[in-house]
Amino acid sequence: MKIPNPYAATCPTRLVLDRVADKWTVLILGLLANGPMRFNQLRRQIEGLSQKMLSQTLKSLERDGLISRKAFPTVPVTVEYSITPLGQTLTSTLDALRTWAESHIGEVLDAQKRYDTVA
Amino acid sequence: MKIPNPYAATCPTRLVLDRVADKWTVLILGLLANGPMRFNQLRRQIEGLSQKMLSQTLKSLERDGLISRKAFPTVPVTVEYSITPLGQTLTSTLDALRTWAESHIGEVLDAQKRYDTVA
DNA sequence: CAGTATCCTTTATGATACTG
DNA sequence: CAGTATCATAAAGGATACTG
Repeated sequence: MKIPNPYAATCPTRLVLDRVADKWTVLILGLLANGPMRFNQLRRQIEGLSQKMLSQTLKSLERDGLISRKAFPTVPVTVEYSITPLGQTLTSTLDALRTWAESHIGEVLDAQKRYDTVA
Repeated sequence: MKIPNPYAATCPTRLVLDRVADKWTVLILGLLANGPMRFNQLRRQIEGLSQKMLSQTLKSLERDGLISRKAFPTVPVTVEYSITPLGQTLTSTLDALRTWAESHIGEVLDAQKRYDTVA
């Protein structure tokens, strides 16, 4: 049982980290944590998210086993995305990240302002 | 006091999220959490990290107030990077993320294999 | 509705060479 | 040692049009 070292390029942990460290992953997972949603519902919720990026991100999330896709044979077709148990385990961590961002954004912005005015 | 909505494109929280969700940020911050390090020390520790990316990432981390830079007037110059108190507050959250990746990498890899063989 | 396919632009990153 | 500057390339992303 060897512990993966994320500082090695080939480490699979780093691959996961890279996937999670994705612009849309955190936001999509955050929405699905509250309940299933359909494709265009998600699209409307997340500003600036293009159809292409949504489609792409959903596909990798599904591939990683973090969300699941269910299509209903209505006309036109309805597709519902929901979070998996594995995905659930991630959301609490991501929530913490979101929370950090929300509560420290002010300090970061201040630091940036200081940095920019000195330079 | 309004709560920022990260689902809005203009939300500064999303900017922070994007910055944190950076390939190298998590790894660099993780190393500096254990103590100060010099430029090339960091470079050697993180496989696949180019000089350019390191330099660039360190600069934004410093700008965001998450790390601080101190130069010693030796010949040749020595530069030490260390984590700030603000940066400290982030690392526990990022540790959780790293931990998640390490403990769930197996499940993710399995999910990927299943997905790929069906398709 | 929920996508896919294509083209095209922008951004990110790598390689290399150079400097205080 | 700790960078910066420049060039070249690859990858990411957007816009648009089309389909079951």
